[in-house]
Amino acid sequence: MSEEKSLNFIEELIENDLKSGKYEMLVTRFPPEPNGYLHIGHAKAICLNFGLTQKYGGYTNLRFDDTNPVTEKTEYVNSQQEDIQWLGFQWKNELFASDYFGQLHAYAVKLIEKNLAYVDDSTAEEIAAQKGTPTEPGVPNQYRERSIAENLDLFAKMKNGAFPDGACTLRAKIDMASPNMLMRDPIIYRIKHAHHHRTGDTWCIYPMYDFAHGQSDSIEQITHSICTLEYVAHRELYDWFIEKLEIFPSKQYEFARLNLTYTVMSKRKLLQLVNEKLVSGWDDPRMPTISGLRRRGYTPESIREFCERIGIAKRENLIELSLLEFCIREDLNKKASRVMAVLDPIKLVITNYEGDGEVLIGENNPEAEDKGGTREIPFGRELWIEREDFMEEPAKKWFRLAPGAMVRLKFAYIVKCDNFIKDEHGNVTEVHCSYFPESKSGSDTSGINVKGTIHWVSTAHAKTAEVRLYDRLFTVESPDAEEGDFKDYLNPGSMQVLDKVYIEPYLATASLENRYQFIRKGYFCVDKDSTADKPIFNRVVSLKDSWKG
RNA sequence: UUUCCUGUGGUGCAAUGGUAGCACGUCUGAUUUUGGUUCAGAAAAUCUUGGUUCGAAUCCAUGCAGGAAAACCA
Repeated sequence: MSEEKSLNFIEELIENDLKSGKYEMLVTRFPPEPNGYLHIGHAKAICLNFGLTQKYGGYTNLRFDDTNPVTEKTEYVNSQQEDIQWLGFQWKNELFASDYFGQLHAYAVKLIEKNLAYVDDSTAEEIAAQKGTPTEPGVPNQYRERSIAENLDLFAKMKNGAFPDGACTLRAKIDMASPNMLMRDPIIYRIKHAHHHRTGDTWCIYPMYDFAHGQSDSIEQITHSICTLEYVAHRELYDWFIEKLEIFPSKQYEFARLNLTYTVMSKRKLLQLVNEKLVSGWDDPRMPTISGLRRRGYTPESIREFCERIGIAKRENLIELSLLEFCIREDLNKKASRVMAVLDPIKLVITNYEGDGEVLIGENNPEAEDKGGTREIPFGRELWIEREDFMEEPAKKWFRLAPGAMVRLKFAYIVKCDNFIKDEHGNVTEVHCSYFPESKSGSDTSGINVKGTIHWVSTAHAKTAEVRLYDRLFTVESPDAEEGDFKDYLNPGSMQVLDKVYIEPYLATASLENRYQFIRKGYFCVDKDSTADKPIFNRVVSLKDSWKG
């Protein structure tokens, strides 16, 4: 409790604001645009906004920033809600910027009446040309001096559908020479004869982000409007509208967005991967989307822990994927049952084994407090073992099977390799061993010590499954920073499908949401593509492997 | 060559004028019926140059580096 964890800069601001009595309660919001699926970068913002109000008291609204009807869909609204709740957060009010279209329109009229906005008939190209550049001031045009009455009339006509798309815009009258280009008379309303996912055809003019976001915050009395660094330059405008409109002074604060190695984070690029079928969909287990991570087998706890560990600051950052992997391993190590599956099988025959119907007992998770219970594992004379657990000519420090070498079969007996068989291609197909009856797991009186333990599945009892192994989506740490098209750097080996994997019978009961550790192979979960006769497992993440062969 | 933001181990985050710390990663070693887990340890950083100060990662100045800013996108 008293463990003083250092505060990030936003927490410091908040503590000061609360202490000084500036606000009595914290109100934040998470404001996605419903034009794509949420990703791990959004998770950072979600954890921040909801986490802050959980910590300091107050609440967080979910507000969809739906001011551009042409890109927004209800499908995205639904997926975004599901993802936020799956992460473990609940919003106080569910709101839409489109709820405020009437109010926003009134604000625009108010600005016109204060001679702080005007209707501009220029084309997009003309406006861009007049805007200047970062190093040269912009120049005003003739429309800037229209009368208030004329502007009111024109704006009403815009609203009433008298003009086609692009005919004119409403602009704030600020300063065409401002060093901040966003202050050079920004467009605040544009004409779009488009169907809106919520307001339908009620409107044909829609407010721009800058004329909707801050005012929406203000209407909701958001105290701390937290966004990413690309909005720093917008803050001046944000404050200007609130001041001129004389409304509740919400304040904007910016933090650095998350970048993760070996992936891309922009919605545009993720959409491209989906549209061009380079991945199976928004929830492809290789995607950094929340739905992708969920399908991959990540837990909400592990993602929240990750967001906690990466911290909040204002510098550009590139987080190593290994940290995300650490977080899910840490979580699953405590939760996942240890089971056996053989991914790349060869046969092991115990030549001196005469047993019949022997059943062994496996402890499900020695790392869990209650050990996770136990289960029965059928044993037999013939087993499937991993191809890579046998070496014809063992490397130095090799702990596993090799001619003459001994190894423990997990939960079972110690065996010694006596012989092996190869096919015509020189591939090992069978390993022949003898076992030591007195070496049975749990009641070993053999006195034999072995360094290696390997997993196995009885050939007579094995079920088959498909296993999908995933690797990083891109071959380079920062696809965005590379020359050329980011898609040139897709990892062709990012998914490997193993269609005949042998699993122990216990796993036949696995259901969606279940996560397992396949002993020595990694953590796996059941994929939604599974059918009654063919379970499909996704590899969430491999185990750490310190073997350097 | 304008304005704004940012510079701390490989990576991320701390230290708020007083011993540069934590985590991931890397490397040792111990333990281990998972080459997992756990445990012990190691290497590794304040962008430059000045200044203020008894004392600077922190304050000031300069330079340098990176990022952002010119969608009727958000």
